[in-house]
Amino acid sequence: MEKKKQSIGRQKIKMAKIKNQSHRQVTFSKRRLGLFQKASELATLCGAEIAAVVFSPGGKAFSFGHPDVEPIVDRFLGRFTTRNPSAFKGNDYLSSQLTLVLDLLEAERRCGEVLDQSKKSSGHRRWWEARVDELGMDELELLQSAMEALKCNVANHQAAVLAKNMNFSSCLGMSHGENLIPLSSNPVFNAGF
Amino acid sequence: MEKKKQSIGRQKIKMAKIKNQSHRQVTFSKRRLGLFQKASELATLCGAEIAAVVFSPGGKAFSFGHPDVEPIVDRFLGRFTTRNPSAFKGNDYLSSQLTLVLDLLEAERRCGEVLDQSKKSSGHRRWWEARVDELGMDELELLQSAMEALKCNVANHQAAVLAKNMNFSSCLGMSHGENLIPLSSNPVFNAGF
DNA sequence: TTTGCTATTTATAACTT
DNA sequence: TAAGTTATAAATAGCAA
Repeated sequence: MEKKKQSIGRQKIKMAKIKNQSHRQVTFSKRRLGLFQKASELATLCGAEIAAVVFSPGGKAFSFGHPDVEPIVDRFLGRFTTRNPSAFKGNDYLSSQLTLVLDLLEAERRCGEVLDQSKKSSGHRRWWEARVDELGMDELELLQSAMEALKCNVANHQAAVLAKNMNFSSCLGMSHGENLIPLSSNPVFNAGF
Repeated sequence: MEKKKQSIGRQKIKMAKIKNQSHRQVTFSKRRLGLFQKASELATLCGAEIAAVVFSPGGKAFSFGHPDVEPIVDRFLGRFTTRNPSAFKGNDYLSSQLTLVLDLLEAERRCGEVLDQSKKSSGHRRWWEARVDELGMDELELLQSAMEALKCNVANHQAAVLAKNMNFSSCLGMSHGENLIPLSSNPVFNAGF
């Protein structure tokens, strides 16, 4: 004796943008939660640090972070990191230049890990690829922020260099987050190049 | 007639850190890929913008971004945005900093592309990946030369920048202003220069 | 809109190569 | 040690309230 199905169950769907808006909204909510749950499990099971940021098509922001979004993305982007800021003593030119290059190389290293396929195929142009004369004041201020962060980074690296007499071990490894210090609490931020 | 099972199949596991290291490593790899796949599907199905950053317990970084990690997390963190665009017009210092950052980012981008090609297959360590304390005078001078070249580049760009009036529309795709965070909450800006 | 319910698809734990 | 297999666990599409 056959029981009538109460549901047709999950169906396979095409991997393309869902056209029906309400359907898309429901799927967005459910899958967003699912994504964050997966992220949480990965963090728990493997002891990983994970940050995830999602913007809905309408521009609403959602995030997951274990333990927190900001330090993870800062670390990934190479911003606001330092190893021994209080040891800063001077501004030896070569050291600062060296550390600046090290920053570039560090940034390079993290770029190599990016997986996204979509940028390969699209003609998308990143903001920093714009010509300077196309930038507006918003972007200039943006760049200024980046510059300040970079300056901080350089100063911090410089501190490490000087403190260890050109014998520091972890500028490129950056294997653990225990030395990361927020920019706002960094006493050497105002040091010049 | 019963067929002998070839596998016991997937088993339920306790949601806690996996103790066996090799098992944990396998799980990390598989679930990391699964997470990025979920993120990719969410982006495709719903037109969402998603950034995910994962650090393994060993400190290795992985990321997924659609379309790119950096603009998404910057937008989320409220960095690089402002409602007061008039403050720095014609500022020579700002212009020079701007061009320096552009150069840094350009160099970073170029390096990232190079890294992509070769890092998978070889365990070869490039000279700039060496620890600083392993570098000899030759390498240090090389770094110095690279810096000098960079400086020269910056100076050239600067001339072009100063000759222009900054006038443009947003290059950042910041079309959803409701998520922007006021500049005053940005530690970078509060640090001054 | 969010929540709950199946039936089905998808992810993946344990194993194998 | 990474990649493939299989059976079971988990996620979720389509409905319904």
